[in-house]
Amino acid sequence: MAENETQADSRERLLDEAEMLFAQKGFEGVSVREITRAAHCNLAAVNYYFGNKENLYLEVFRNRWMPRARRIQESFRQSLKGEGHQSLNHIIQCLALAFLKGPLSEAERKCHHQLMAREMAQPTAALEMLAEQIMRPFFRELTDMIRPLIPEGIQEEELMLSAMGIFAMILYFGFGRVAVTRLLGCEYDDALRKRLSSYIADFSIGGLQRLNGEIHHGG
Amino acid sequence: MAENETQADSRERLLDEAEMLFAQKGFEGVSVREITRAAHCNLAAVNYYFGNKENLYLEVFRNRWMPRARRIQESFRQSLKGEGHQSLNHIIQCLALAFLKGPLSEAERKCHHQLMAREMAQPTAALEMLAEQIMRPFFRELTDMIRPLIPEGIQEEELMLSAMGIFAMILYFGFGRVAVTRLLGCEYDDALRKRLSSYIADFSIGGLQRLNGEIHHGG
DNA sequence: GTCTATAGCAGGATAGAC
DNA sequence: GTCTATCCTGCTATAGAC
Repeated sequence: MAENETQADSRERLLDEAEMLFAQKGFEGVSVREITRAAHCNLAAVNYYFGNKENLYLEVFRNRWMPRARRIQESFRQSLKGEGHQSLNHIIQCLALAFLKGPLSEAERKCHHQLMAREMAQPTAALEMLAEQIMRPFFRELTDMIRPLIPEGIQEEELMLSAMGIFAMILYFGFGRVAVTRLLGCEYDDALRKRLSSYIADFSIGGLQRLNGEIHHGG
Repeated sequence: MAENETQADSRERLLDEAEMLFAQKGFEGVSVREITRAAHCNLAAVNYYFGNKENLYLEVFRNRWMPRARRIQESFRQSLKGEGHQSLNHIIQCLALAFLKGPLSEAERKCHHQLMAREMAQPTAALEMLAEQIMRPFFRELTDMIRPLIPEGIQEEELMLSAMGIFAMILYFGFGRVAVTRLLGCEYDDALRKRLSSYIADFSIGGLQRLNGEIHHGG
């Protein structure tokens, strides 16, 4: 495989650099020139490997974003197993921590969240793909996990909204960090992340309780 | 003033069209040519009135976005006065409704939220201005309003986070509507907005309760 | 698979007539 | 205040040598 090293590397480097640049500046804000320069390969490489710029963008989501999303989900599942019982509190804190801290480096997480934020603000074909292959299955998994922990009377829509509301806070505190730190007036470090996670968990549990009387939760 | 009509109109039309286009496609995604074409004025008009494209973007926030944000806030305050007592439930529902429905047309609100979403994803000098002149004062007003309705023991940071968490849901359900409708599988109409508002209020109140024991709330 | 060269076009900005 | 004409730069995409 050594003789193919440079081939594979160019394609991978393009994906790496493209993802970071798309995250920082958006699709329109980055030029193919800038990407190829950052990836230390020729201008023509994008067209050679991906056909055009748009397709490179999609491949970034397919080959980088989605696998990383799966890693985050997997880290969430693993951290759940840590404790024997699965209380609502435990689930939501694990969820928040997986997304705010998780298995990613600081730079990787920032990149990941920014791409998502951009797609939320201006959906492209990429969001369609994410909704289908990542978001919807994970929401299903999450609501299935929560359902036995709350009273039977709760509406499915309320449950779905709750999951989304929890996510709203996680995403907001995750990628709206500029606004968060500016308003709180403090650094966005691990200590803050921990406080945010436990805050989100507490807040969410209260919300879930309120929706339909008392619930049974451990922790 | 009749003889100045066309002068004033061009500038105003530019701001109107620029805002819509920036909201739809982002700063980089729109050309000055496109804006001037939409505003039915000459290509050179942007440079004449605003110096350059970037400054037009800032003026959109100063002359369109910020006044509208103040109108939303004002409509929130007005709707609060409707009832004699100000319960937490009432406050939060009014807040959510002001942002999800409020005094704006459907198109105006969508435009407003999208610009905000873009600034959150990729902050520019505009966000600095909004944080200082709109967000921070309003958050202060809001926390001052909520503080007397909850126990004294609560931390100021928790209170701030609560206000932000409530906003997170409102903004998420407001401008993440594509994701919302896709996941819920229903239309984003007035009925859904009403359900979302009352859901957000219930959820938030539960969250606030949970943070520090029981609270006194009406409604 | 990599690179140079370039076609072909669209972008922001401005000068200067009216 | 409005408009035309134009400069110059940068873009995507491709053809074709190596």
